[in-house]
Amino acid sequence: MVVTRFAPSPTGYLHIGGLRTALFSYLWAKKNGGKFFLRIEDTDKARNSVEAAEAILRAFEWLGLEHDGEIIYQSRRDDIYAAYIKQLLDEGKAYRCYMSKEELDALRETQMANKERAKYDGRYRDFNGIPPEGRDSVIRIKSPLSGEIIVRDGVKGDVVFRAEDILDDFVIARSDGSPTYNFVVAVDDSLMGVTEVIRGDDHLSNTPKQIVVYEALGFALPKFNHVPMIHNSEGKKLSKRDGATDVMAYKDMGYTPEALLNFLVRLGWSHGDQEIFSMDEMIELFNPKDINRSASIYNTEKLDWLSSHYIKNMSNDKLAKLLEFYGLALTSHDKKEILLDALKDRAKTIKELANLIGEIVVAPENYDEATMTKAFKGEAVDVLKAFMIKINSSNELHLPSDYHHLMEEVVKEMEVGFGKIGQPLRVALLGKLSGPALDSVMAIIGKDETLQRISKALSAHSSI
RNA sequence: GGCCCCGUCGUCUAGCGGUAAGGAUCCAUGGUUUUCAUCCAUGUUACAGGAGUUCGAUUCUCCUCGGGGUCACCA
Repeated sequence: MVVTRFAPSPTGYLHIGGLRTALFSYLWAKKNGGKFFLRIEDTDKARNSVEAAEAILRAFEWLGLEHDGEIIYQSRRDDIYAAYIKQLLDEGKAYRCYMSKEELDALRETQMANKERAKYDGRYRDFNGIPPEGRDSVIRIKSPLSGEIIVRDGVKGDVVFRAEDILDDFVIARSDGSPTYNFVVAVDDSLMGVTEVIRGDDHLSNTPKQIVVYEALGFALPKFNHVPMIHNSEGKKLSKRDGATDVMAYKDMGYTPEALLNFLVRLGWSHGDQEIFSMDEMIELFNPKDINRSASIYNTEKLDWLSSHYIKNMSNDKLAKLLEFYGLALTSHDKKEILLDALKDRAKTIKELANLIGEIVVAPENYDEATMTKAFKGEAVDVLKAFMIKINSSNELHLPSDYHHLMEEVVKEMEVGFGKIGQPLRVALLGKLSGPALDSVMAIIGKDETLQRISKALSAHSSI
């Protein structure tokens, strides 16, 4: 069975990069009928917060990415880690190191001065004397001093590291006894039965250390897939300072989960020329072997396009539901269909859609003089007056087509082009020179409101 | 700096020794539309550079250059 996981540290909100690796992990598990687990890496008591953990969970909920099983919190697993550390100690695969912070710093300084790589010199590796008085100790793991560590990566291929270049006996337990990252990751991934690790390639150089832990503990290695970073426009790793990287900010901006997920799945992954993927298709088609090797630059142009695509093709019922987030109660509104049909092609986001609705429903406060002058040329006033008479004498006005017929009649009778009524009418109804189809607008606001707006515009025009 | 990864249109990408280097987005132009948007059509723009290997390289190898990541008692 394929088991994947997403393992964020709760130091802040869920951001775009994290979400993408989570999505990849989720898709791969689902595709294989496997499990997708969530693990909260909260071993750093100083930097973690429960609020951050909750925010991450809320984001998953919004996006509809469901994890399997119970969420694992590393902070509650101290006993487990302690047992494995003891095991390594007992087996002689790890040891206590009594080096002080100052000694370590001094060592590093001399190494740097000699242009050597800063690394622990192993001075306590085979120590079995009497520990220095009153000195705290950390626990270090015995790493191979020579040879190669090969990371067999599904994305990058085999990556070879020389032990002497990158390894030393790194700390697996701090002086307060708490275990460190590279240790707990290996232990947890193994205990959780994770078969495929999908994570950012900023972890690639950590992987040899984790492999050391796996091997010391006799655990089988999972398959690694290191996904390239998402860069900002400066070409640097996307960070929380880059603005708008909080996943939930996209909800506030009016993007839908399907648009965001579709956008992210195509960042660093592709399936031929296909751009639009439903969740089912993503699950069907995703495979880590198709992940790109190179980093991509984060740019939301395509997100906007996807977002408008999804809005255009969404049912009015669903749109009405999403609009509730912006305080609009349309679900059982009698003009819902006309309204949304008229506007769904025009909005990039749900928020924009909400604004567009507002622009129709709320009558223009006042009329801009320049706009009015531009629209009210020639016989505009007469045409509008004739149109008002038409409306007044019509009783069954409900659909856009009802109003459309009226407009046609007027231009025919007055012997003018359609533009002669369109421009002034649009300004009268909406207060501006562009906007949705007028017949729809009138059907939405109704006969009385239509007449009111036209006469208001007419009197505003006469006082210019 | 050591180690590692990466390098196709501005951006997201297809390509897996022989292609007029394809798609999408963006931008521009034209058409449709009473307007704007949508939609449709058309167009501009790319293999970082240099050596090899080969009959033939965007594709394979090496070097250079460029970019990124990582080097903790953070995760």
